[in-house]
Amino acid sequence: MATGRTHRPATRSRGIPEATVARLPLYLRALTALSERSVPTVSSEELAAAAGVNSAKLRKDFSYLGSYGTRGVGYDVEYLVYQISRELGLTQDWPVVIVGIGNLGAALANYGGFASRGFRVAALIDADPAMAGKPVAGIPVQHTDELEKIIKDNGVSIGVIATPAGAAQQVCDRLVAAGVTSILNFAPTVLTVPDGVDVRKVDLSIELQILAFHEQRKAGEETAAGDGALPAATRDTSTDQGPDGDVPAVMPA
Amino acid sequence: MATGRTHRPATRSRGIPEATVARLPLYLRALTALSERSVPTVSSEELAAAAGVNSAKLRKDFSYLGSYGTRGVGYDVEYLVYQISRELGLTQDWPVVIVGIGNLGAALANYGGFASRGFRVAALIDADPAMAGKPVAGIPVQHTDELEKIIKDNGVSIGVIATPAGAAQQVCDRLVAAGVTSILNFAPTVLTVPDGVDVRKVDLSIELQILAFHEQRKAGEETAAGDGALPAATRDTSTDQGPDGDVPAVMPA
DNA sequence: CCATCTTTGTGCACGCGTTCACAAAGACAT
DNA sequence: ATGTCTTTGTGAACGCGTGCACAAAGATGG
Repeated sequence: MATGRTHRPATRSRGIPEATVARLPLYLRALTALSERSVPTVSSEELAAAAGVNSAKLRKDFSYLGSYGTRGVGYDVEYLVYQISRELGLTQDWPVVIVGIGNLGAALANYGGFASRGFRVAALIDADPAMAGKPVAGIPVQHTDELEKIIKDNGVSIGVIATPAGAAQQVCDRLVAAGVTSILNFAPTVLTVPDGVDVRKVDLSIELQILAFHEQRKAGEETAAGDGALPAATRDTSTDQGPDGDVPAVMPA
Repeated sequence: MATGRTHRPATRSRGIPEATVARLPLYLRALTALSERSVPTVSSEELAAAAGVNSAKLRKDFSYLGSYGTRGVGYDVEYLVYQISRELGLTQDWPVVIVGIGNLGAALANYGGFASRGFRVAALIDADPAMAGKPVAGIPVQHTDELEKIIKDNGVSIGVIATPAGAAQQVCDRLVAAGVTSILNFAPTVLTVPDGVDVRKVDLSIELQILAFHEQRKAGEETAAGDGALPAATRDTSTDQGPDGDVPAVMPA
């Protein structure tokens, strides 16, 4: 996972595989684009290309939803859009709160993709009293003290954490205690939550490090012939020149 | 990734499994925290807990790097920090460009996690001439026209795309043509790149939709007492009481 | 009504990742 | 030195996800 993964091992549900669920939004996006161009039907081959996946995989994914295609023709675009939306729960309205209105939180609040599908920013919450009342993306920021009340009054079940790492767990605990059962975490920390609560994390730094790994591998391949030779005999440990004094823990904000 | 995936199937390299690579940054973060507290050694059990994974998984992950532990004792924190950093390529400096300095781009530019490990923001690039010269996070924004020159002059191999979806592919093409071989994409689009270029995507909207799916499933479970009973016989599909208005236009067959 | 052609839906095999469980390795005390 | 105790490193089994390849379904044309 670009994305990280914090799932319970496996749900007993006779439902859709997790890997498939993760791709449905991709299909939905491609289908929506087709719908806007008034394309009536699409083949698995075409749609797969648009979504950047394998056509066999796409067909198998759709087979978990039911037999919604017509052999010799393809899939009805409008119908599929509806079916996938329904499966993902996007036919209902999901009020969402964003906690931590720093640079990132503001960017999220302004993000158009939120409102476009089922998601509605119910409130923006920040711990800084100076922020209170200040409008961001047209929504006034509220103080953390109001958190529990906001969650309950609006029936919020999805929370987005964009606070510094140090505050994340505490915010998380309060969100969960107030009734939130799904959390999208942007803070670079491992969140601990009770069973029944889903956490997904988005971690900039991790994604970059993964890219760096591959980048290094590419560079190593073309230049050096053999570097895999020297293991780690010399324990030159702490003497490394790494970015020593780097205090992590601080997020945008 | 959060996680998107656009990898080539498998690298022939005798190297580390992709799943393991994705966890190394997690271990590194936990280890860095321990290092700052001057903890000398740590057991697989403790470290696994801190990183939010299974201890067996962690040991297997480390076994791909070599035998860096001491039985009966655990792992030397400083030593592991160095080994993982080296494996991830973080002992060298990675110049990075961010393209698209809107809300999100600015948030990324201000993100502390960038500089803290090996990554250095070499330039901020935006298509809006009005932005040119304006400093963001202490770095003056440069115009898109300069893109190729910036990439080459700084030897940039990692690019971050934070533009609107419509511009992403075009920017991507230019980055790749100029020599970038790793891309972190925040735009909600599928990017097409030549072989040898790595793309990771971070997609807000997708993460939320996945959460919504699970959220819906939870809600469905608690209301309908016995759902485990009825398999899929009565696929209450289109006939359900969903948001009435948007009934699919066409029912296939 | 029959033949042909397109495209879906899926059985099957394969490979990767996860987890269990345990032998081997080393620390430490006696 | 010997025994005990802790913790690693890994062999093996299992389950999930992926991709191939093809039969079945339906459209289309004669």
